[in-house]
Amino acid sequence: MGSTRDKIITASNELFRRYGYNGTSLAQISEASGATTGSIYHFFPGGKVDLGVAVVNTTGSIYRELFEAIAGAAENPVNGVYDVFVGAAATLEETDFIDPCPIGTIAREVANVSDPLRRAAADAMNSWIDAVTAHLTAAGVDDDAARALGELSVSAIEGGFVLARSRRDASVLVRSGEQVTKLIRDAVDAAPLTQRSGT
Amino acid sequence: MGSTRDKIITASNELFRRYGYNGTSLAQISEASGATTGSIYHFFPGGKVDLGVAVVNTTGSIYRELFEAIAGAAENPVNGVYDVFVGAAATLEETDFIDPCPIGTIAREVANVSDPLRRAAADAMNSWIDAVTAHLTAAGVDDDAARALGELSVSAIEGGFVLARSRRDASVLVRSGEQVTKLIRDAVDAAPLTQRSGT
DNA sequence: GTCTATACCAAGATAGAC
DNA sequence: GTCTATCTTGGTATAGAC
Repeated sequence: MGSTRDKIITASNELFRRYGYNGTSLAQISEASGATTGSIYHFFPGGKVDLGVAVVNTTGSIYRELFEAIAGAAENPVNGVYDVFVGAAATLEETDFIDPCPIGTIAREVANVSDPLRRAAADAMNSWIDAVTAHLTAAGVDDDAARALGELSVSAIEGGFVLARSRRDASVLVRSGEQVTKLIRDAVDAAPLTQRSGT
Repeated sequence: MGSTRDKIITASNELFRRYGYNGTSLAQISEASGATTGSIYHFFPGGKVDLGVAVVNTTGSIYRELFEAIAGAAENPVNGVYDVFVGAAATLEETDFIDPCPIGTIAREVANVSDPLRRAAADAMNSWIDAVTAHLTAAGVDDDAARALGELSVSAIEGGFVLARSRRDASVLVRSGEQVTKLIRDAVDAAPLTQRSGT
């Protein structure tokens, strides 16, 4: 848990969210994590790209689990995704509008430069979409419709981060969450009654 | 038009889209534009940040005009935004998935570092949202609803770029465009008949 | 308004002792 | 597994002739 490797990943995650991938130096990571550059290369022989992939993989899993926890705690299937939008907005304001997600930033910076990083980002976001899809199909929505809503949800959140941070106003995430929720409600309402597990 | 200043902005725009803001060096810009670093600092005394702001402002205007052209040419008010999603998907595939928009990337990289760049990005995206809002209010949608749909449209496009480039598959933009269009159709259908200008 | 040359510093990465 | 020291390259920015 508190291993050196974990400390390096955690520090990198925070720095990437603040300064981006290319905007963060290994010297900063070394200082913030308390590990020397020698240690960093010990755990990540491929250097910064290896480290970036580890950050993306770790964050991808954590956010998928976070979605499942929030959606599972929602009062009904329709509100699960909405609660995520609201939670993201709150996080942004509490953290002085630091990027909640290093993955989207890294993906945009290096999608045309590093294949390992691009693929790791795609895998992470696909795992979120899978989770939303599963959440909605459990409420009776058919698979294609559920997946399209999952893709829109992830896109709207990632794009919402750009808008919210630029404006220094997170309320757009709440409004977009409301819009996406309208579509989700329609899809759940259209589902065969026999497969619905809630309202 | 073909002035040195314009060549510097154009070259920077393309490089930022490929490698990001921090991932692009002034030496690269110098080589791609044919202008020396001395020339670059002559036109942009504030250095890279000044140049970035100019790129964001220029691109912001061009894309706003492009939206108005596409939406104006649509067969009906409901399809204007959809056509933009489809056009963005086509552009991505034609350009080997280079980022269509330097603004979103720059915003995520430096929103917590450079206030001038952050504000320029916010202004650019707000101008797009204003344009979508005007497009929808002209079809009879009330202002708040139109603006929320404009925000969702821009968020879904910007977030869609992240997903599409990571996957190297642009089809998600078409699907998200369909979802957003459902909401737009509902809003236009709900508009008072006296204010509607089309179907 | 454009050029060459360069100052100055930070980047990623590595070597090798411990 | 961790450390210090350093190599090499590239970064932004500037100086000053033309």
